[in-house]
Amino acid sequence: MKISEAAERSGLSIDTIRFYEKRGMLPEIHRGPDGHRRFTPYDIDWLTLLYWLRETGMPLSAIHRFTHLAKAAAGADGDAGLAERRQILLDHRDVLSKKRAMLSRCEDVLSIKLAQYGDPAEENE
Amino acid sequence: MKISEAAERSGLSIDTIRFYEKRGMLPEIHRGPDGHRRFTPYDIDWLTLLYWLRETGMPLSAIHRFTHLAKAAAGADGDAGLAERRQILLDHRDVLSKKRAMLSRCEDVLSIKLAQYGDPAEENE
DNA sequence: TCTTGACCTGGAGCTACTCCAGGCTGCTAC
DNA sequence: GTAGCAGCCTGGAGTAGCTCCAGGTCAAGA
Repeated sequence: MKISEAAERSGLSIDTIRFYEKRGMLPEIHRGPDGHRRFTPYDIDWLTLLYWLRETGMPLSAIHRFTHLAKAAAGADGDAGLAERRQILLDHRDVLSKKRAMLSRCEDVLSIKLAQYGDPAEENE
Repeated sequence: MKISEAAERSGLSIDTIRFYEKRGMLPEIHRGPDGHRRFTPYDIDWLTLLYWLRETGMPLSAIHRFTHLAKAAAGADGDAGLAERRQILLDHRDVLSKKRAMLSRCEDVLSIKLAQYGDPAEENE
């Protein structure tokens, strides 16, 4: 499929997909005879994962490392770097729970501020 | 107190505090006879709120608007813009719950990926 | 044939920091 | 008193991660 559909399905913007490709953060994206990118379901899967990782704050450097490992694994030795890839995802899961704690704390701070402002919604509590 | 302590207490970095001041996103910060910034507890309170708002993704433009309203209110009409400031915070609370949903969804995606990788931690489930 | 729309590229612009050079001040140590 | 050092100051450059834009190609439809 073409880039517009890939964008729609993955959640990334067209520009972002092109940007990630430039940075070598995608598997090799093949081109049609017209020179346009053609995305396979596998590519979409990859883009979708990147979407979630980025959306929740994984830095591009980590994503780059992750992609690099996956590309290497696609070669001869299928298991090379698998442990590291897994670790990257596990680490990110920890980041998520920290983020969750931040959100809760911020909600508390907002409630306090809103109460100071005499927020009607807070007065029922 | 001085900027290093303000940074420590608010969670913002020294550079970020200076940056926010340049952008007019802080109440007026007074200077000591040495020309160094002196922060009051009120200032710290403000910085801390900004820390949480930024940490959870409020854009500087919104924070700028918020500060602007607060500064205007510090003048004659204490209630001017209060409703709008409240609304900014309420809107941000909605953003937080959307972010929370994103985190959950990402956790799901990670679990699926980890299971695909044959993650030991997932195999108990 | 002409227009429209989707794609292409390289590069500029933007947000929100972060870091750095160069300089002043105030304190301790000799 | 003066040398060294820490902490502050400023303006400006550098960075991450997009986002937008100009200028160009190509295929399909009116």
